[in-house]
Amino acid sequence: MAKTDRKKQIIEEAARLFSAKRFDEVLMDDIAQQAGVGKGTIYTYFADKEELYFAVVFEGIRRLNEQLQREANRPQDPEEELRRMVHAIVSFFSQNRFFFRLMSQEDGKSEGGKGENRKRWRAERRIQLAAIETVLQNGAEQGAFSVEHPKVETAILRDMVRSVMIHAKGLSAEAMVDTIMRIFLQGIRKRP
Amino acid sequence: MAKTDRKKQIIEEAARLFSAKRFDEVLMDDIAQQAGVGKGTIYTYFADKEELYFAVVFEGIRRLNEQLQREANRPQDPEEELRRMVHAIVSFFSQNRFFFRLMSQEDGKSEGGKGENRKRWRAERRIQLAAIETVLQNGAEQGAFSVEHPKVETAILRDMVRSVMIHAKGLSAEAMVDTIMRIFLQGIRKRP
DNA sequence: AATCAAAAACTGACCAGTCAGTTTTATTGA
DNA sequence: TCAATAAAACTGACTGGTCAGTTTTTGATT
Repeated sequence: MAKTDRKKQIIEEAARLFSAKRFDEVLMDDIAQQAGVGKGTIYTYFADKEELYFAVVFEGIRRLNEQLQREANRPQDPEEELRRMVHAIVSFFSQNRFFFRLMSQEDGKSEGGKGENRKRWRAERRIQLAAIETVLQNGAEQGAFSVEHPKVETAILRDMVRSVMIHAKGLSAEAMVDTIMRIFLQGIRKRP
Repeated sequence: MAKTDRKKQIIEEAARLFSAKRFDEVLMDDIAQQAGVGKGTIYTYFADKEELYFAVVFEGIRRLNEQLQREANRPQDPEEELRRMVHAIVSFFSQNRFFFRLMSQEDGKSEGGKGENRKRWRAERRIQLAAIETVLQNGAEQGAFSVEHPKVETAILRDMVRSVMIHAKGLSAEAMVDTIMRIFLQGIRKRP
């Protein structure tokens, strides 16, 4: 097995475990076993448990950003562009359920410790939001959207994906996107 | 200090710490010190660390439910009723920031361990959502709302509070409620 | 024979949980 | 009212288990 594959394998299994259990409930021995590598091998790729944990988080963010970048900046109808982004997020998370759970878990806590990793995490997350925000801003400039607090609306949209993925497990990705877009664009108020 | 006060004090400080750090980063010694009690005292109120942790979570849920119940079931204009509920959640969390962070953290993980507590936690959370869902359903029946997947819309609304509280720290409670209601009711699509 | 990694065995820091001893509060009775 | 005693609550130094991280051994591959 190639070196890169082995590292990837460790991250993948760590993601699966960290997303299902608390940090302290996940044992390095478990990760090694699940990944089919010796425990010592993990330490050739990651300095310690914490570094592995954040490697997992950053890998999730990186993959999602990649997918978002691919959809962004294609000049087109604002609503359509927004829909594409939402679709990108939804389908990414459908295929990476473990990363999904992990990434939204860390959201709250900002304080704590040496926190170099947490700082970086926040920075990465900001980049992610910026991609969405740009679409909203453009839409507003073109007169398609009515945006009052861009950062807030952006966060709301991203978190709507989270809500829907948790509470509408049955729906198809398409149906999820439809639901999100409907509410975010028109709201639930009945119109004549 | 009365017995109840001391227990409450422990829960309060534990909430503060658990909301800022990972479970394993919070030491029972820290909690004891912050709460101004001996470590042993904690164990007269809680069997172990895990039980204390969930006591904190359940206390948060309990307080919020209480506040929600107070606002619900007052027959009135659906939009107004909804606004009241949102206001209840927002103002509760403004005053209980620690519980707020904690309660949304646990959302993802469903698997893991003996999990009696996690089961109960999910049940409590369902009750909470039901209170909001009822308002949406009533509104739909009265022809005020257009609700397609009640449980999903409900979760979205509740989680919007979370988003706004995290990303719009500057706004007043009233402004937060306005923002949430505006988006949830009308969406961001510009109308002529 | 030299490299690399799995497996296994080991080490020790750390911290949850305990409990013997202390302090506070409640109860009794003179 | 004030001891005297019992009961309850509190404390924090101590302990034992756990598990991250290390080292050693075994086995495979080139």
